Amino acid sequence: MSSVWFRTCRCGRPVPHAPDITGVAGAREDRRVRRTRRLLREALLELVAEKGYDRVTVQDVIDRADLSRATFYAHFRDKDALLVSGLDDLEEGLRDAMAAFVKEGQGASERALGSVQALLEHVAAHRWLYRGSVGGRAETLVTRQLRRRLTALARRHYQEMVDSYGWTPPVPLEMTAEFVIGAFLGVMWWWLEQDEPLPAERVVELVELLTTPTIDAALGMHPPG
Amino acid sequence: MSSVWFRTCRCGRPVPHAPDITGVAGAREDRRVRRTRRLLREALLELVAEKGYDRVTVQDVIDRADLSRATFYAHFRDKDALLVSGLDDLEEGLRDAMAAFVKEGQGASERALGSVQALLEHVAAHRWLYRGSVGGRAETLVTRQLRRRLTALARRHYQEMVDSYGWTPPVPLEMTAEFVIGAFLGVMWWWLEQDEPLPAERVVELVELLTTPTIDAALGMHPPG
DNA sequence: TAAGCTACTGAACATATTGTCTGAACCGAG
DNA sequence: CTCGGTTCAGACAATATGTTCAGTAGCTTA
Repeated sequence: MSSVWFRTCRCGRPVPHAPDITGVAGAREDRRVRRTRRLLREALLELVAEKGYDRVTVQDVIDRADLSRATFYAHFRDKDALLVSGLDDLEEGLRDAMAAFVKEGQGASERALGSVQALLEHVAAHRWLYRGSVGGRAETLVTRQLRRRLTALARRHYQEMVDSYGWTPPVPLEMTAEFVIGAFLGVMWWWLEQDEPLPAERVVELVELLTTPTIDAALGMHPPG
Repeated sequence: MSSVWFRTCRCGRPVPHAPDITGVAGAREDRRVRRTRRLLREALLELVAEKGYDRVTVQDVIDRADLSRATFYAHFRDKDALLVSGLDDLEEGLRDAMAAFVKEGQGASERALGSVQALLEHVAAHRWLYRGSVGGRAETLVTRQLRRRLTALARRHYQEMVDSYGWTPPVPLEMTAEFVIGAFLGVMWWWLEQDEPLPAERVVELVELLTTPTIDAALGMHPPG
């Protein structure tokens, strides 16, 4: 458990959870570090898609990446940390995709639906990766990560709407967010497990149909009494 | 991996997933078997509540239960199997609790809400146990178990309603079920993580508020056009 | 281009945990 | 009481993890 991490190695954010310093001007990481991390992330993601997260060992990862065991542990505390770092990566791509959708629709609800569509298409694009997470430890990790981000997003969105229209929500916004995001994630995992899944656009439509009345009610759109 | 399970031991349902034979009249299990299983389940559940599922080892369980290692493996393939068996146990209690609610309210929606309340109170009663599952492998296991049962329940319920009123649901009932149950589970886990959680009855009210409009829309209650 | 860091290597190590096996002791059902 | 199934104790190989170190390779900057 206790250990002397990075005795000689002074690479940036030794533990993936550490504050992100990649933005600091000029302080770009050593080329070797970038290479190593990239190789490890790619190896893990490939292996997850192939055999499922729980069956992948650290040894598998370093074999695939063709790196030394010590190197792995110089960068990541364990397999989970590597996965989370990989998810952060995916998330960047996701954020861009969402941004692309957002700039088209200006209204708040169009923005939200655009996000849903972007997310579903992102998931569809990485179908095998996500399927490799189903039912194992990775499912929890992925779900937690997504849930955290999405509920924050949703709650902020609801807050904006309530504020700008002066509604009185009969349900705590936090709970509404958990409800809606939980529902979405439920549909998402279900969708992933289907052998012949509905097309993403269709799912988006249906999710809209299911979500809208709930949100109207939860935000107090129709004033009580 | 491959092994000769239960070389001598012929105890009933050696692997928890095997068909349930406890109902067979007169074929009651050996007293020792019942005792052993009870001890193991109790030990695991205690330990999960204490330190969280992921930190519990098989060794911990057999120490706590004061049984031999070989005995453990004579009954359960691994820790996961033991947990699932424990969940089955809990579920029995849950089913009874639900039944008690059901016999009071006769309408379909009251029945559903009664189930929600029973479930939440059940979860509240085993708060520490469930909290010990948060974020780890057990969360996946528990969620899957609950999801499977609840979606089946919900879908059957929706089917009944649609059939008896002759509605035309614009959303596949399966998806509606996944949506609603996902939402419920989301709220449930959120509720479990709260330090000062809302009272169960309040959550039930709010869940009703959130769920009803969605279901109305999803089942096509107000005929289109 | 050379010097001085810093990261990677490769191999070994202690540790932890799992799942399996044995024969003998034990106990409960019939 | 007896027989057959269950439990015991302890040991075992197999697997995986996380750590350490001295030596080598490669980046960066002066």
